[in-house]
Amino acid sequence: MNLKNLSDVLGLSQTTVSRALNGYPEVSELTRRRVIEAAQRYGYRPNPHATRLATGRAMAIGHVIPMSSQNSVMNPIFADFAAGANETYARHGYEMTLSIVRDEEVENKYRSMAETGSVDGIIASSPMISDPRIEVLNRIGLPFLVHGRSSATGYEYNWLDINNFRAFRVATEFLIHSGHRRIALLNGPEQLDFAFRRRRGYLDALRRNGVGHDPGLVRSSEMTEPFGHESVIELMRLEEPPTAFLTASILTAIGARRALHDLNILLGTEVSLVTHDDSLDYFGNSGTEPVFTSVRSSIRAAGRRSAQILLDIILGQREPPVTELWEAELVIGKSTGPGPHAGWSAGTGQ
Amino acid sequence: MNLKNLSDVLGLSQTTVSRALNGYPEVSELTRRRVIEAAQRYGYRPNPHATRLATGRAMAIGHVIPMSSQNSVMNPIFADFAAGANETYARHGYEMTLSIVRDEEVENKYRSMAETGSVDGIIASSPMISDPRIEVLNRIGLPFLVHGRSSATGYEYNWLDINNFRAFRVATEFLIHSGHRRIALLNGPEQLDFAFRRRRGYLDALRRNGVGHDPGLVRSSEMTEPFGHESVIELMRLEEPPTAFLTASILTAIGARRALHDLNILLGTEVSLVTHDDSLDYFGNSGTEPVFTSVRSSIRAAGRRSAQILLDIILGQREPPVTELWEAELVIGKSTGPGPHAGWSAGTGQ
DNA sequence: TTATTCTTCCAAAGCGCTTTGAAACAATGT
DNA sequence: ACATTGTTTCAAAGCGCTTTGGAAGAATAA
Repeated sequence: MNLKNLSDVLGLSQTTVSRALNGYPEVSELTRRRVIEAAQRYGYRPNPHATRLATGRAMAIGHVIPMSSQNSVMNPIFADFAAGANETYARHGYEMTLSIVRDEEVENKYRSMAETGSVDGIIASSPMISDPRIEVLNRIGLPFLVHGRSSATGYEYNWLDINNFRAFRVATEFLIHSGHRRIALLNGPEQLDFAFRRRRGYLDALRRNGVGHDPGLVRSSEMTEPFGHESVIELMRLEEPPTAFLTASILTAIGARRALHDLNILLGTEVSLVTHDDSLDYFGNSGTEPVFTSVRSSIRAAGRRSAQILLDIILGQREPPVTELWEAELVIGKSTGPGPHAGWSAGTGQ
Repeated sequence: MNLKNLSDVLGLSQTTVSRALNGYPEVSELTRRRVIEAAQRYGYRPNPHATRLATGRAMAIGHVIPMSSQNSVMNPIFADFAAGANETYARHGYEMTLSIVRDEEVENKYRSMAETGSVDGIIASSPMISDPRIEVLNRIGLPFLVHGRSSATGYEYNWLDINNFRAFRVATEFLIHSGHRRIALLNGPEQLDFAFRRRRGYLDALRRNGVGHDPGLVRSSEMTEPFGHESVIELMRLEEPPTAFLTASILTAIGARRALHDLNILLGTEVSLVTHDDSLDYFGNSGTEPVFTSVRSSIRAAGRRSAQILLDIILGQREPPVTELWEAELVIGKSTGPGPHAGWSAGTGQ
């Protein structure tokens, strides 16, 4: 059943039927009702390809996620982000096309999306400190939003990010105030902007509190479970091992926990750990007293909101650049406790 | 630059240009080369919406993943599966549209995808033992492939699945042969077909080996980390606690490990654990001696292959029904060791 | 030479929708 | 009565591609 059939059945022109269905005012309420009712009865569904061709709107948003050769550790993150975004799209009748593209081909993908008009907007994820993609997107002219920021980029663009600097400063200060001085940072890949900001937050906290910085305590890598494990094993072998760890992902935290277990070191007592937590529900780091003390921000909520902002821009309801900075929440769990210097700045006595 | 422009520039008809570009034989090699060269120089890209309207082909495959109210624990799994599928699609010029839909709306989504022709095929995931979706898909007439199977469905359909029955029988027998008799199963939700099969594999192994079945040792739930934790805590409180665990997911295994740690029980020595492993690389359960003993099968490879099969069917290169059953691989890691009855069936002495 | 078959190309119809510009009609004012 | 305005509907022209049914030209056969 297509428009022509339907209008024939109704004895109306395609124009009128189309307008009635799309809520245009120049159609009497009576005929509109007739049309809608008939459309329902005959199960009429407009052919989206025809609509797209006629309107030039794709009714789709492209998520292109770069897959580095180092492999897709970020998948679970992207997945939850996408799940959130999808909720928004569904509510607005948009579709989501997901492309997982090798780093070198991302730019091409953007180009072809723009030139063929296969999407109305693009969401880019986890930018690097200096990320050429943003310039490309800017030149292309498609509306886009970046999940995260790119520090070294001069352009203005739409982004939604969490305050990674603050989050890691807060986390670090929490550890310092708990009496820790040797704090290790197991960071994500530091060409990625968020990891870079996290390190700066960490360093800032050390400096502000007069805690010396030992570069040997900072490591950076894909945020896998094994990375957490190896790092802790190695760092605990130091002459002066850390008494606390900051990890960039719950996966890394889990690996760290495994290592501490292997070494027979009690987490939350002998050693403390604060992790960033994307609030992935299957890790279940919630409840009244979560397992890991964390700085937490829901990646799924970020997806929902990012999609909404982008749609608003596409529909002309907001003027770019739109930017939104979220604060992560410090949540005290069971993985932290007083450090060797407890009592100095806080008042726990000893 | 569209077809008309391009053909004007070349002094050829749209017909000829279109044919030259699409590899039809009724065009001389000389003109074909001219056309291709010009297309490249002017950066011509066909408008996909127009192509779709004209051909009726959507050049897209729909992945619709049901989101139960119980929340999307499966996300990381789907994500890796999708990543694999995407590799295949990209190679064939197809797009992937991802819809995350509430359970009740899945059927509608299928319907609308078929009626509007927005995709050429559908991939359905993690079916239940008796899953109405399969009948719906069958009636709809779109090519589809199920990742997993639905035991109680009479229809023939295309599927790719791993041999869950065998995998869990093998895993269970491995534990039995290692001297375990009290083996707990922390299964996924048992309305899901794969979970149901796993339980049967487990029961079959017990029966075959004359090991009594204690229903109190079997639990079933979303495969989260906390589920593993709680279950182990509770089960270890039994008068006669299990000496081994089978878990349906590495997440659950991680939770189990945490619980054992809390209880001060040594994993791999005092208690053994075998888990199913989807081979998600960020969990890093690989290497020479993986952390967890597991029955392993790459979910990403499954995604790649599933997409390939579906495309083959769509392109008429294979006749449905196509089915493919993969065997999972038993990989010995550090989470298992001899049980209290070691020496009975194997020959470890004592 | 004329008839016949390939080879190479084309004009035009069609895919199913939206949208422009205009017509038909009713309602209002003078 | 006629002009004017407002309301409701329509025919037809796109959107950019594919594909059908020829036609023109070249090559071969009689």
